[in-house]
Amino acid sequence: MVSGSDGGAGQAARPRRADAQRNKEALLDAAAAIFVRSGVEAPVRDIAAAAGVGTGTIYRHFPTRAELIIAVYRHQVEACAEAGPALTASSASPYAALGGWISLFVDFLITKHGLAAVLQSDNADFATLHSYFLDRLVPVCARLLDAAAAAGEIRSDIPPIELMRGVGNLCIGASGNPDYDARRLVGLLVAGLRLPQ
Amino acid sequence: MVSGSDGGAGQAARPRRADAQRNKEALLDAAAAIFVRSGVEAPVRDIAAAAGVGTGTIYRHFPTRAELIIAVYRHQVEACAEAGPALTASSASPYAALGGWISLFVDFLITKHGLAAVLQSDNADFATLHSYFLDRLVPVCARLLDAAAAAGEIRSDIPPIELMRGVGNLCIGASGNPDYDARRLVGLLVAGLRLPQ
DNA sequence: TGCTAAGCGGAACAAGGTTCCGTATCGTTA
DNA sequence: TAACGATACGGAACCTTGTTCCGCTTAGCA
Repeated sequence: MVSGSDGGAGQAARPRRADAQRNKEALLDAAAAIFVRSGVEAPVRDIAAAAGVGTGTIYRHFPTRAELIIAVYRHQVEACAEAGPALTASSASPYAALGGWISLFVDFLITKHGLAAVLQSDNADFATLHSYFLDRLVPVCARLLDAAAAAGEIRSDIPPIELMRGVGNLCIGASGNPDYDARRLVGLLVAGLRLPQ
Repeated sequence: MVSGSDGGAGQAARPRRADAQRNKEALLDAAAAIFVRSGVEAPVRDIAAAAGVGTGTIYRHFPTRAELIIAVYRHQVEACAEAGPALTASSASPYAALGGWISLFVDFLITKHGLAAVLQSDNADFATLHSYFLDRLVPVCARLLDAAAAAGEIRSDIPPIELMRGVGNLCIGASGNPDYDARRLVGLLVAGLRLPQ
């Protein structure tokens, strides 16, 4: 659930004052709404204005833009991570589980306008965002990859982190672009993993 | 030297004054050097300083940062475009020609720190850069793709532009990153194109 | 040797992220 | 319930980066 907004592993402590807690939630709500409308690159000032707070308030709750983005998508990243083992259990084969999970990840990325781009940016400001995604999801991917490799369905020489970054990269610029179907390209990539029977 | 420096298709006219021409060349040389050292995202001011000119001078010769980048890489993009037909003639099969050409393109991109990222950015400022690359290279790619599809070696449902963008995306963040081998991933993608014999 | 269009430099502007600090407010305590 | 100190707030100010503007300089021609 993560409902209480935090309490998770490396998350900042809940504010002591009720108004601060309210502002934090207003900020998360406003940011989520604006990210949908304008993408994750929306200016901090716009988010602050939508939440009815000053820019300083954003920075007290979220030390950088990247942390705000992480907080907004934390639930969904968690859900994606948790779907890994579930898919292993419910799929016909390890390869099918891998494909299903990657498809989930792709759906997540391409519905978040601009997220994929910011994720791969080598801009130091987004290092936190980058590592959060990777730390949480790479191990899940690694398990799926290992299982499929162990079953002899795919090559075993692709590092999980490389596959994740590749998939992430393929999702860049996919939102609402009629002549770029990221799903299809990721499909190609995953097909390329297969070993000949 | 950047020799003739222009005279190409849609290029701006050569300046009337000798000093202007010298500045333009100094700018191209300085930009090339800085792009190697700091990547294509280097600030305009740094490039101007390195060339020993004011920022205004950059903008007279290159209306935007993107046009400067285009000018710096024009030769290499041309060379890449021209390699397409050559590979078709010299390769064992259409599929081999396609693979060889894409490999050339990937080498070009990953040796240009940050170019791939800026290429795919949906930032309107780089639309010119984006379209220059696409206009010049997509037709070349299309021919290679068509030939391989006609020979029955690969699927025929992937639009050339999509493949190009996919390959470009996979090259993002590849420069000097030890745990991301873009060449390998592009190899996977191209392998995914194959039809079973 | 002048004249003038072409070209130059860099200050100024816009936009975006982040920091700072005086002020307002919460929540506790007397 | 009134006062007080810690907590939080707002938004002006700062920094960086792309781009524009404009008064001054100079190449090239007559």
